[in-house]
Amino acid sequence: MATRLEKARQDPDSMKARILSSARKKFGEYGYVATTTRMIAKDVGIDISTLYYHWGEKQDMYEAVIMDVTDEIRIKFQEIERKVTGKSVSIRLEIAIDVMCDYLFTHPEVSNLILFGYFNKDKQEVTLHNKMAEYVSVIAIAMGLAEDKQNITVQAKARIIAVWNSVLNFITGENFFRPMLDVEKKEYLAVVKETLKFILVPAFKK
Amino acid sequence: MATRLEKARQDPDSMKARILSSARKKFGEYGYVATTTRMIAKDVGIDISTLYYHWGEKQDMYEAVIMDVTDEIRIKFQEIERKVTGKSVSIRLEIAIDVMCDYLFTHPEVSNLILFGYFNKDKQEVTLHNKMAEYVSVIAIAMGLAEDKQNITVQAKARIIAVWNSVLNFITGENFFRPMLDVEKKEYLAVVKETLKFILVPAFKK
DNA sequence: GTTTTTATCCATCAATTGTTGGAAACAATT
DNA sequence: AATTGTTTCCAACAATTGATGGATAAAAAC
Repeated sequence: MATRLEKARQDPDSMKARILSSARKKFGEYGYVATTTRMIAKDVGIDISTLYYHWGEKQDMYEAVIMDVTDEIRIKFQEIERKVTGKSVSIRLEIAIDVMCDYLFTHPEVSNLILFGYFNKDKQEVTLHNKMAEYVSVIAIAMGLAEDKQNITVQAKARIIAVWNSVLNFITGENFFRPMLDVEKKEYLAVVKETLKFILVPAFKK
Repeated sequence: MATRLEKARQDPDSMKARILSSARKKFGEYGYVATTTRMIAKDVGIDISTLYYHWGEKQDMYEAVIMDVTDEIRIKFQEIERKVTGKSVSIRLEIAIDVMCDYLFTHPEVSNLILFGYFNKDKQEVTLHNKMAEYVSVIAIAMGLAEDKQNITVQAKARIIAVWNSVLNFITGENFFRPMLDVEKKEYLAVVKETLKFILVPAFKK
């Protein structure tokens, strides 16, 4: 049985999918509270009632967006896993940095949505939290910081989180940092990659 | 001539100062849009009109909060500068990490307010931006990554930003990461410090 | 071709938002 | 004591919010 989300993804031209796409864009730009259902409806080019007809509550739409992006991230992580097998830990990190930076740089709303999730105090971001916790473990193993899923130390997890976080702020904060560095968009990406490699690689080098 | 902010700080029991304090708490907890002027008034225990009598527009109050925290950060950075002179770059980093983690851990709203600033696309966060740009240069020199204020390379700035960012997400995202690591508040702080040192120190060690 | 289901819009709802006017209480000055 | 200025609250404002009921069109099923 296909879920509503799967159905929407099957046909990307369906109204449900178009709404989801606009919702992802707007939620990723302004966050949950600052995004109004009318903004999303306007972006799609439909009446607000039509939006509610397809998606019901705003919260449900947000949940679907989170599932959408966490799924995309999982695929990216799998891509990294595939590329790094057999390589040294330095090379692994460099590949991971390159892939994630390229992906997030072209999809900054993903970075934003994850960072927005850090602020929530209530347990509303439970989906995002569970998925990220899972991915942290997967990456810890893929990077050679742990042997099996059952025995991942607090240190190993914390280090993966630190690496992951380093990337996010540079993406979400582009409008904040790029004027400071006074570089163009393309050069900014290069500087970010170089900086992350400079910081992260020596720590994990044996 | 004393500015309104300075006046409010001179007498921390003044209504203006009490409102600023609550505003800082609430803005730091929910961000600008999600914080209502009524929430702040309620936190102070006054009518909403009284709040407007003292502060005028919501935006002005937010600006005052930002000036308040950026000023506090400047003092912390000066404290670090004082403590690290003459020390090796490794020791410098360890001191900086300890001081900033201790400070932000007890004032998480500071970390939140800065991170919230990263999201803004419009030039509304101009105060925060200017202050942070200045501090990045100051720290670059204090950490020995640059000689004088005029000649700070893009790389040096980017590295300071990376270090700075690493701290923030662990603070703001405590409710997100601590359940993942399954540690108590006190141990979390220790893990964060250790992780940051593990990641950051080797990169700058000659 | 008629009926039934699906999809879209218009109008509207109650609640909440930032903000203000004006009355009353309070304090300071004369 | 009377007057002036300062501070506080109550009530209300227009605008915006998430959400819905109902009319209407379009498509599907019969």
